[in-house]
Amino acid sequence: MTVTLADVAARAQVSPATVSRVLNGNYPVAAATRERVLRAVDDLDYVLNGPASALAAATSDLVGILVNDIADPFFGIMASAVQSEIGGPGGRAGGERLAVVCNTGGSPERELTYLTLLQRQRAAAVVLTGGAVEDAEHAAAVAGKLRRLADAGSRVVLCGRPPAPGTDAVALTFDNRGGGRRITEHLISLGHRRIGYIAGPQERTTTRHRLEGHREALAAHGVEDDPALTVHGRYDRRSGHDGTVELLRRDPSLTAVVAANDTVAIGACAALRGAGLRIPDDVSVAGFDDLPFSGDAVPALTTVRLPLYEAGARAGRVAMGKEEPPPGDVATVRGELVVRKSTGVPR
Amino acid sequence: MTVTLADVAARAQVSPATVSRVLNGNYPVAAATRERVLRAVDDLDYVLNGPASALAAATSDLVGILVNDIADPFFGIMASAVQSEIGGPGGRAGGERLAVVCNTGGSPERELTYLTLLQRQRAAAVVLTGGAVEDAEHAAAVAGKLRRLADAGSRVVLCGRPPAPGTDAVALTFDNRGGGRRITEHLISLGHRRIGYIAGPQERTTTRHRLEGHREALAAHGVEDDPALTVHGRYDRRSGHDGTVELLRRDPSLTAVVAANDTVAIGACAALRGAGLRIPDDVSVAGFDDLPFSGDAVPALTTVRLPLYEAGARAGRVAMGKEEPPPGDVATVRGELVVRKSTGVPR
DNA sequence: ACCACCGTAGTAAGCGCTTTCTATCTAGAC
DNA sequence: GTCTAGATAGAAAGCGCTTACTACGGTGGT
Repeated sequence: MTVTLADVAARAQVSPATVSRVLNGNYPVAAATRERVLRAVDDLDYVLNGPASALAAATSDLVGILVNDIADPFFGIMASAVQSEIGGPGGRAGGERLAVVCNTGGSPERELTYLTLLQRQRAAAVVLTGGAVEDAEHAAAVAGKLRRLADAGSRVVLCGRPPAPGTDAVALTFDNRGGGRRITEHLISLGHRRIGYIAGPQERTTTRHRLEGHREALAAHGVEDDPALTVHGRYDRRSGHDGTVELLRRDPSLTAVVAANDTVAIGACAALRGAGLRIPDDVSVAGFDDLPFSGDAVPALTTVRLPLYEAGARAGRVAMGKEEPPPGDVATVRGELVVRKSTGVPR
Repeated sequence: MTVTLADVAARAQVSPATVSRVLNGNYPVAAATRERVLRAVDDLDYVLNGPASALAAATSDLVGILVNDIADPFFGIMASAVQSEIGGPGGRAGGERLAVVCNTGGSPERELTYLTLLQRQRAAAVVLTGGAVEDAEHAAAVAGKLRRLADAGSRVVLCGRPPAPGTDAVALTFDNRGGGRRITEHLISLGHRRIGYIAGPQERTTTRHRLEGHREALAAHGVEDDPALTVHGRYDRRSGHDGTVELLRRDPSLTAVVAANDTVAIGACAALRGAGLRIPDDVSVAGFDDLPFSGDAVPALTTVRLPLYEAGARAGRVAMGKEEPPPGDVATVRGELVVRKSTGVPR
C-alpha cells in the first residue's frame, strides 16, 4: 500500500487537513506544526497523489504543448522555451508544473485527439505551436475544442500560429508573410529574376503565408511569377532535395531558390551540389527560421531569423498568467532577414 | 458547470456505472444501450475527467519521458519514437496515452524533481533518455526514486543510459565505448597519430564511455595518449568551436579531432575553417550520433550512427508492455561507423 | 473581568469516477 | 413448467485529496 495523506497526518499527530495545508502552503500553519508535518512527510517518503488532488481542487498542474514534430528543432526550441517558463510561481504547491508535449505529426486528427486528452486532464494551459492546417471543418473543430478548454479554465495560447477566430485564445503570430517578402526582395535586389520556390505542405497557414510574401515581393518588383517555379513538399531535407531537382528540371536557368525553411534549404543545397552547381556563384539559396545549424552550414545560410525561443518563452509566461496578453490578444512577431553566404549576385 | 458522467447517464437513461463501462469498454453492455450512451456523450460533448478516473482506477494514462535537452534532435528523435509507441493498445480506454516530456537540462536536481512529479501523477511508465550524471549520491537518489516508481506500478525504462543497479529498470544502453573505439581506430588506420578529443561535460556516463573507447583505441594501437589533446565542454556547437581553438593552440600539428557528438563536430569544423584549415585535407573531423544534418554538412561528417529512433521505439514498446524486456533486462545497442567525407589521410 | 477577535487546527462534505456486489431478466436444460 | 446459468444493469462504497465551516484558546481593549 502506498502512503497517503492520512498516514502522514497520523504520524505527525495532526489532521489530514493540516497536512494538506502545509503541503500547499495556502493557509497559516504554526511553524512547529509545519516542521512536524514536513518531517513526517520525509520519514514516510510521502508523495502527493496528483490525480486525487487535481480532482478535489479541480485544477491540475499539467500544461500541454502541441507540436508538429518534436524531433524538429523548430518545435523543440519553442517547447523548451515554454517549459522553462511554466515552472515558476503563480499557482499552488510551489508551482511545479509538468509539460505534456504532444507530437501531432501535423495530422489534424491527432491534433484534435490531443486537445481532447488535454481537456480530459484538465490541463492548466495549452500552447499550440506552429502552423495550422487550413481546412474549414478542421479549423472549426479546433476552435470548438479551444473554446471548451477555455471554458473549463485552461488558458490557451497560440505560438507561431495565426489567431483562432471565435476563441479567446491569445496568439503570438509569426510574420511569415513579411519574412517571405523580405527574403525574396533580398534576392531581387541582388538581381535575381528566375527564383524557384520550394514551399511546405499545401493547406498550411505557414506555407501559404510565406508563399504569399514571396509573391508579393515578386509582384511589387515586377518580376514574373511563373507557376512552374513553385513546388510543394514537406518541411524536411528530402523535400528540399527533390524539390530542387524538379525545379532544375523545369528551368535549368534559375539563379536562386527560396526554401520553405532551413531544413529544406539544406536539402536544396545538397541537390545543387549534386548537380555540380556552386552556391551562391551558380545558384543562391535562402532558408527561413534560422535554426542553430543554419549559420554553420557551408555556405552559411541566408535566412529569416524567427525568435523561436523568445516567442516560446513569452507564450509560456502568458499561459502561466505571468505576463499580460498583448492588446487585442494578438501579437505579431517579426522575422529578421539574416544575410549570410548562401546568396549572392546571379552569375 | 462542466458535464459529468452523471449528466450523460441521465440523458441516456442509464446508471453512471453503465456509462463508465461503455467508455472503458471493459464490461459487456448491450449494443442498443451502448448506442444510446454514445449518443448522449456526443450530444453533451462530454469529456471524461482524467484525474477523477485516475483516482478511482488507481492508474493513469501519462507516460513520462525525461530528456536532457528537448531542443536537441538527439533527444527529440528518441522522444518522438517513444511517443509513437505509447498510443497503441495495451491498457484501458482505447489506450490513448499522453507523453509528458520533461526537460532536465542535464541538471540532477531537476531530474529528481521531475521523477517526483511523475510519481505524483502516478505515471503509467517513465522513460529516461541519454547519459546519466555520475555522482554516487545522485545515482543513489535516482535509483531510490526509480524503485519507488516501480513499486507504485510505473514501468521504468532507460534508453541510451547505463543500467541502474539496485532497480529493476529495463535498460537499452548505447555502446558508447565501442563506438568511441571504432571511430578512433578509423582515424588511426588512416594514419593519424595526433588526435584531439573534444569531450562532453565531465561526470557524465556518455562522456566517460566515449572517451574511454577513444583511449582504448589509442592504447591498442600504441598511440600516445597526450592529456593535452583532450578538452571538455558541453554537447553544443559552441563547445566544439572553442574546444577546437584551444586544441589548435595546444598543438598546431594535430591532424584530426574527434568530437563528443555531431553538434560539437559542426562547431569544430567551423573553428577549423576559421583557422584557414581544410577538412579533411589539413585536419580530419569525426562526430558521434549521426544526426539528420550530419550527412548534409560540408564535408559530410564521418560519425557513429546510433539508431536513436529504433531504440526509442523499442523503449516505448517495452514501457507499454508491448514487447518483452531483453534477457537480464539489459540490452546493448551498437553504433555503426559511418565513414563520409570529413575524415581522410593526414597531410 | 468581559468580550471581540485573531490565529490555528479539526470536521466533514464532497470532487467525478470505477468497480464490487447484487438484482433482474431471458433462455435453455431437464 | 421449474430451475439454473448467462447476460445486463444498478446501487453504493470508496479512491485520496481540498476546503468550507466550525471550534477553541489566547490577547488586547475597555
